[in-house]
Amino acid sequence: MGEQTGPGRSHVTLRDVARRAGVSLATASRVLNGTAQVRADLRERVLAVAAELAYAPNAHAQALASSSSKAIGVICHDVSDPYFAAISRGVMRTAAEHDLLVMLASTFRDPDREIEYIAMLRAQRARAILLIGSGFEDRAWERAMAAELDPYMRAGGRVAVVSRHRSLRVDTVQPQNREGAAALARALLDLGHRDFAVLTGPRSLTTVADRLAGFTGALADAGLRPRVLEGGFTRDGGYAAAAELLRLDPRPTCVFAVTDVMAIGALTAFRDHGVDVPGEVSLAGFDDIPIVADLTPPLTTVALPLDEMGERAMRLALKEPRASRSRIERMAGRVILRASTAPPPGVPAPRVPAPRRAAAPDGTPPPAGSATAAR
Amino acid sequence: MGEQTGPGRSHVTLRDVARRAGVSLATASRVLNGTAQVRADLRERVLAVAAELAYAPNAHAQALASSSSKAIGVICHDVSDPYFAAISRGVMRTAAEHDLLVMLASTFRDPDREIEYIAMLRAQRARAILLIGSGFEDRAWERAMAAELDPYMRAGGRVAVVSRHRSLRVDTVQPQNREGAAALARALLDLGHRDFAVLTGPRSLTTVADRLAGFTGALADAGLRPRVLEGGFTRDGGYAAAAELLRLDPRPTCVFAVTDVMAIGALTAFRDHGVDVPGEVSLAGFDDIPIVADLTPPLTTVALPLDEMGERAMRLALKEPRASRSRIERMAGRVILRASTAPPPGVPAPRVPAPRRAAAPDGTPPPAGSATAAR
DNA sequence: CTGAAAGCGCTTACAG
DNA sequence: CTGAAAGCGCTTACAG
Repeated sequence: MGEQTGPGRSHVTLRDVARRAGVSLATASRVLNGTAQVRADLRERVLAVAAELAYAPNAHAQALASSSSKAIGVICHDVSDPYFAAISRGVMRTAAEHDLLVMLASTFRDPDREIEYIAMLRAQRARAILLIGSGFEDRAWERAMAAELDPYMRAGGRVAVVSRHRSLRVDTVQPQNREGAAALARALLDLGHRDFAVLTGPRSLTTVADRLAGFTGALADAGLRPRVLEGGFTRDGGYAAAAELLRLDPRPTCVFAVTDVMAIGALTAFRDHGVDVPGEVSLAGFDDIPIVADLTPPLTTVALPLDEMGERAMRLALKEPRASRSRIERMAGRVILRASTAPPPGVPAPRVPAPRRAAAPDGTPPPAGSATAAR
Repeated sequence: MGEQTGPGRSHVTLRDVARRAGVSLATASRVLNGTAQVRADLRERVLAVAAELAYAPNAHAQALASSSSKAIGVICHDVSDPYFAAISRGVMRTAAEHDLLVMLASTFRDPDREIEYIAMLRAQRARAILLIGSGFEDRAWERAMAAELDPYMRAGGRVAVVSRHRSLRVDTVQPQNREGAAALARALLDLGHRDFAVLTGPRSLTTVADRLAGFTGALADAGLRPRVLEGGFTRDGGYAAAAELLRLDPRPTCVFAVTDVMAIGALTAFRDHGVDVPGEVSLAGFDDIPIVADLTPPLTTVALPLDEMGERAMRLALKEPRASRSRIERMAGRVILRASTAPPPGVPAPRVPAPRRAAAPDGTPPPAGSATAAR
């Protein structure tokens, strides 16, 4: 502004405001930031001029001068994945409460891009970086991650992760995947199933590995072993794996897809192939993303408090770091039996089972009267 | 760094790198940015030192010195809304192609928060701001928006909107809501329906108003008038409106929910009340968010190229602005008939209708052999 | 090709 | 309470 510059490009600066208000830069700054007491008349004048000129402070200059930033970074695999979308809701809300701006990036599961984004966020001096979603079991990648994250943290940057590889020594919100999957397996055993299949994603994803291990572990306790079909970690992956499963002989009576998103694909595959759920095959997922209650049949799943997980991760990242070691918040899953699971063909509905251990993996009792089983 | 500072907080600066490499600041800068030719040995040295020190440039300093930024801002109502999620996918992909960082904010439909975010993005000197989702018909709000947006654009900031109020004179990606809804109405009339209801959100949202107008307009051409039920612009709003609708006597044979998200709620309401879709009532939505093909029954809807809309908005914002006036890209909707709609009870399935105008509103022919009707 | 220096737009001790 | 000045960490003409 100042000298009425040419076409666009020009910004009103603090200096413009100060000059026009007849005060020093320092005073103008103090008024606009409420940093210190300023005589009322000067205050008014500065405020009026700032409004008149539609002054917008330059956040870069502020960040540089004060070495602080209002931005936090969030890295996920895909914004449009409903699992992430639900978590991000909690993140966004909490960020807003703290007057923070969120920089959000989708990696589309490209490890290089992930590292690139971290570098960008580091350059932006983001106050915190949140990594959401399962990491890889990959040495080279771990090293590269550490090479970005370590200097960032050393310089005061905060990092928190949701459902991530444990190799990262950072504050973590960790769903109890093993326990949740095991509880689900037991609930399905209680329904009378004995022949299981699991639809998994790549086992190099820790989430996949943990859920698979929990499920098969609980089955092993009953002397059973599921057939395992691996597919892409997406809706289409679930569809494809389910279609393949239909060629098995004999068909399993119960299918566990390691995520709801995969289960959605599986459900549609079954429908497209005329397979009745749960009449011919029972189907269960994991996560309880909002949409699954609207499917027909509604999906049995292990509910995770997704919104809250996002909120907690954000809060962890905003809290003072613990000097010595990283914090970890474990989030229990809760088995929710819906209409997509039923006793296997030919088996009568179970009598109301004697309550054995009516508690979630973390010991929390299930809400009374809800359609949930938690053991 | 430099003098081995205390615990954290310290960043490696360009000066550290230059010093250690025995070159000037300018040379170090040139090497790291590839701005100019630098003697090979110096180049190597700078690069090696930068890597060794894990140097990360300060993006704020860069932005300040070069007055440019790699960040763009995106404002939506709710990241976790699948409609927005689908659009944002295109945005994120395109941003990544251009090596841009996306700052994403959810307003949760709070006008004040929207304006606040724009101010923040303006302060960040975001290269562009994208507004995604229907705006309000509200004078005061329009003025406040303009007060932020105008100075931003005058200073060279770019703005593009998706499906927004026309009062904003900015580049726009605009779905043809009217035409799409009208085409849908005609397709449903062709099925034999004569008694319609519309489930709408608040009519102050332009998207709602346009779709409602298009639908009722086409019905009026057939001498019909739908009953209109207003609810929240959400899944739960759709559920509630549908539940209310069930009390109507006689019940309509066909229901149009102005968005898929509302239609999802309606579908579940019908299921919960034991109403067969499409046996007793046909149901259609608008948008074709990915999940609706996985519902049972799959939802008839008007498909919008959501991903592409996000991409186009991003591209518009990145292109040189047109001197005189704003650009507008109209996106045609395509009617997709799925199993959630059928002839009304008692009416036989229509003979294969003579093709009348087998074209989408924009004149594009529907893909051959697809299960779509487009007129 | 390389370097010294000015400048980007703020904040914040430091004096008054 | 107010102002002059240094400094945040870069980029980029301008000389050499």
